[in-house]
Amino acid sequence: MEEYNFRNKYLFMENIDDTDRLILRALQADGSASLESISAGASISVNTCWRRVKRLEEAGIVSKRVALIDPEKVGLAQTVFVAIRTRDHSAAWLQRFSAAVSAVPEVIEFYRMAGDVDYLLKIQVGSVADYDRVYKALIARVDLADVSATFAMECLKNTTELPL
Amino acid sequence: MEEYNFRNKYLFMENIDDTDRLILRALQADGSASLESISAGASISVNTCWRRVKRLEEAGIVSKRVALIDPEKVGLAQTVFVAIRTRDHSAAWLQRFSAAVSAVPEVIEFYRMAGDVDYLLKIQVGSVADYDRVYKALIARVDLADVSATFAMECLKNTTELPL
DNA sequence: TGTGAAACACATATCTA
DNA sequence: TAGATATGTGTTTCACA
Repeated sequence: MEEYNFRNKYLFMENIDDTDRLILRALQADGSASLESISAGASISVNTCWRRVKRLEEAGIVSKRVALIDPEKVGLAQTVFVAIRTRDHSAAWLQRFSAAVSAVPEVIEFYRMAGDVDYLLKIQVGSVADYDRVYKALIARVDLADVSATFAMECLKNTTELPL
Repeated sequence: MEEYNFRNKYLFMENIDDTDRLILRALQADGSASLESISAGASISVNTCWRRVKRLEEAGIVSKRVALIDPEKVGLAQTVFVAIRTRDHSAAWLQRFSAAVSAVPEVIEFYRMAGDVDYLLKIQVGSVADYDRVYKALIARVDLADVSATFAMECLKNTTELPL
């Protein structure tokens, strides 16, 4: 099973050539770029480019197109990282925990971690007081053993572009 | 100065009404949505909707439009959080440090933190071995006091949608 | 792959309430 | 300030060679 997944992964990889990589880079940098400009950058015809973009979308390699909003401009400039330690819990509890945390819109990212910390959340709010409100909502939904928040003072880089 | 910025921020906020919020939510969820569908969702005419979207873009509230790529499908499924502690350093050193780290494409996010940890990086790579390569590149560029990496085992949520 | 035509969406002007 | 209408332009989509 494990091995099968790996094969699968590498099959996916084989299906992406250098031209696809150029297309993906262009789309990551600017989702509103026209097929004409993308095709010129990849040195292919508009039509071929369209077919490739469609394939990349249908394969889920391009998962979605979105507009990014400046957090500062809408008063949500405070990023908070929350490390959570849990006691041993049942699979059912973990399921409930995961669903409850994911449902909170202020939770932008949510990972199960290796090592000391069990879960890591990235939360986006307007202020420290605002975080406290989210924190209270979280602990009301699930009982947590150990929660520790660290606040970002300054965002030096934040991109959605993967290093292709 | 501090107060002036706050005023500025709230002026921005006042310029976003409930209709804008509906538009922003729609664009965050699907950047390829047509003006027609967005205008219908916000109960305004296509024309007015176009004017509002343009205003939101020109004001930088919509900062950019991008295509999101599935990290798994391109073999970049390993997320690593790197906590960095620095000794006291000069402003010039911090400047150099920030520029060097930001220039690494695998560094997706980069924050200056409050509290115990000075800086936090989110790195996106293909494997733990791949991370080691990035780590070596980092320490070759700048001398760091204390670097500790934690690896994500599973991504439970990862969205670019801000809670508007 | 490439060509080209039809369908669609966008951008803008003008006028009305 | 928002909506209706009209229209030129650009882009996407697809059938066919």
